[in-house]
Amino acid sequence: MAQESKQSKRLTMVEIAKEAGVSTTTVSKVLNQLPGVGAQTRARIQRLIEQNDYVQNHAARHLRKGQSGSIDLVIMRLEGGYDLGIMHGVQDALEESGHRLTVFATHENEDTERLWLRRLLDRSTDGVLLLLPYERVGIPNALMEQNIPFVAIGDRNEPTTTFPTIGSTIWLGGYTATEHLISLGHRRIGIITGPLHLTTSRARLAGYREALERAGIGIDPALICEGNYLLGDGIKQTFTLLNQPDPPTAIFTGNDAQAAGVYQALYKRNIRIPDDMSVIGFDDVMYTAQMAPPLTTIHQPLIEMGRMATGMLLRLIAGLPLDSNHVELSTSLVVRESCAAPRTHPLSTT
Amino acid sequence: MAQESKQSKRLTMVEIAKEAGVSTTTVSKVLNQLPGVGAQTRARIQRLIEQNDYVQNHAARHLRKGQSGSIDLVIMRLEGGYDLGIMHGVQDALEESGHRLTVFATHENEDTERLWLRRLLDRSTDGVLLLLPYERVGIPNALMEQNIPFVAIGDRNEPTTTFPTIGSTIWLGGYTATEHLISLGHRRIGIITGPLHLTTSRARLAGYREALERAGIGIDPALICEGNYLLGDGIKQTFTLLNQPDPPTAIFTGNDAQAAGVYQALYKRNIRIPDDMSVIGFDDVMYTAQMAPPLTTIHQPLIEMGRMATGMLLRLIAGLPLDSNHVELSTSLVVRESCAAPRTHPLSTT
DNA sequence: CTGAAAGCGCTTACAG
DNA sequence: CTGAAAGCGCTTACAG
Repeated sequence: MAQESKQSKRLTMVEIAKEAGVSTTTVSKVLNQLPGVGAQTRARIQRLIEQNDYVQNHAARHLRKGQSGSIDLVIMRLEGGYDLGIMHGVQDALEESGHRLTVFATHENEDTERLWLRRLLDRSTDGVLLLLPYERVGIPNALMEQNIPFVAIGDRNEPTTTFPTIGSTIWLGGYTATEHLISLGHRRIGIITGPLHLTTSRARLAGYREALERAGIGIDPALICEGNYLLGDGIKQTFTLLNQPDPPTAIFTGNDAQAAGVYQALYKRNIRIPDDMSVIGFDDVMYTAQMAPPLTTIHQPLIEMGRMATGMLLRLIAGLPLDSNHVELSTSLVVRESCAAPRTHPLSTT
Repeated sequence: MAQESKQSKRLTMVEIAKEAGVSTTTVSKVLNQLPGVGAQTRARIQRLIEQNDYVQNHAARHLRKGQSGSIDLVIMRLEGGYDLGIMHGVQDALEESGHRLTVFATHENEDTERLWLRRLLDRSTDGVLLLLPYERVGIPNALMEQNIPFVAIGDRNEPTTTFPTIGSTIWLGGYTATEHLISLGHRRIGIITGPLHLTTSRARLAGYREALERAGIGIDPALICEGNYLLGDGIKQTFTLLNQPDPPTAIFTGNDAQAAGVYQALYKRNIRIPDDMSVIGFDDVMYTAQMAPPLTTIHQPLIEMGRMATGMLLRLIAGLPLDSNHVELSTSLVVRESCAAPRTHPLSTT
């Protein structure tokens, strides 16, 4: 009973105003830290606000100001890899700005995407962060048409400057990974790429080629296998590589999932990492440090990318210009325990 | 130029009404599928709506109806394990209801939590899903006081019936895991638990004990190690177990992260899984299938839990009663490749 | 079947 | 420094 009455009742601004003996105009001013209120009045109102735990009604503000204070993050699905790092960064950046984050997963379903697109028109979002690798149902075009600020995260297949994008130095990553292996003494380096119709997959391969060429190592087409960024491809192509007359002493994979596949294939054959085979991945997704042994990989600055993308979006929402329509953050090598000098004894395949 | 004019202009409801030569009342009725509109009128308005891609302004509806159409998911941090599965389920359930999902990460920071709590008062969320293992800054109490519908996901330390919660059959999971190992022929089974001051950690241990007792196997305190649900604990306690005069032939861990630690420790000592040591985890987090070899583990129905929690919350928001204030979904065994019959030869520790 | 009007809770010129 | 009043874009009794 006494309990019941303790339940704080939501007050409105008019009630606060009445209580304080002023107009809502004045209350509004102190809430929004606007000038034009006497110090005493301000203090009195301030106290009342705190006492009652008063917070402005969001819908009313939103309606009046035309800003919802929240942004959308659109992804294909939650996978715990790339997406997770980005979300981290976005959350970080948003914490300061006070915006809310609405997460929407399309599941690669065109109907779902269209639904989301339609809902976007209700003005409940101030801007959107696109984490979709492909151009799906013309989302960027639709957003531009509707004048909704957005920035696309992750490297796109088609390099574009029509809208703001943020990526990382993929080519350099491919180069760095290969270079690392070469510096360890490897000469026969296998690569399991992503789908080669994607620009970003080709960029890794190009970096690989460049490193080999610079080191004066010939490129053996037999060492280049194509995958689809899936664990299963890592397994399958490892066996392809292993079954060759002169197998590689190291394998570089287009992403970490494929590296996990390599691990599984090697484990089956009882080939030790890094003693008998070096493995290097790409992305530096959360679980890479959990692998046995921990994976050496190319780090994509996912958190920073998410943070920067958010920063860009916030500028766009505020009507400010961008320094550049496309920015690339630097990839880097993360040395853990999956690479070593090549074995000196021949591979004894079980 | 012609391009420019193609940019569709946002219309308001009054404009649609004017265009159709009717009142906003009528337009509103067709938009909300309410009766009381002539078939012809309805059709005409319908067409206009579609032609103009008209969508009701969210803020205005929200203000008027007192419902924001979005719910909050509060988590400590995005980790790609437990949280991810839950989010999947929540997204699923929300897709049907049309609610939006706002994700908020507290980072275990009390200030951030209080900030969120305060923001909750602006009525921009219809309800909240709590994915916090501990009672932090009295969040449940605050929510109850504010009359904000919520349901807590995941097993709590203190069993509670004061507010809606959803969990899974932890004890049964501990029992099932141990039973599986026993059925494979293991007699000396090590366990690396979570912090034993947590009810849920003790539940796993109790299940382990029950299975052993039922099988008539004595309980050896030396085989029970306490961890903190971290990978590092898995590594450390594996060595503890391994260094004993009579080491176990199988290890059961309180969660999958600790299992990953076990993998790393065993890999260092060159002990093969499952040939020389069986390992079984708990949770069935996304990456367990990626481990080498894929981890046999106890599955927590994370997706279903997220889905059901959302369903419960939606009922609460709608003012409907719950069938039960606490529900537990069933854990189950997922057999992959990390368990086998115990080795017959002695362990040759490298 | 249809519409005029009030009102949700704020913010913002504008006037004093 | 302070306030009266309009208005953001809808929905909902209520009347016709």
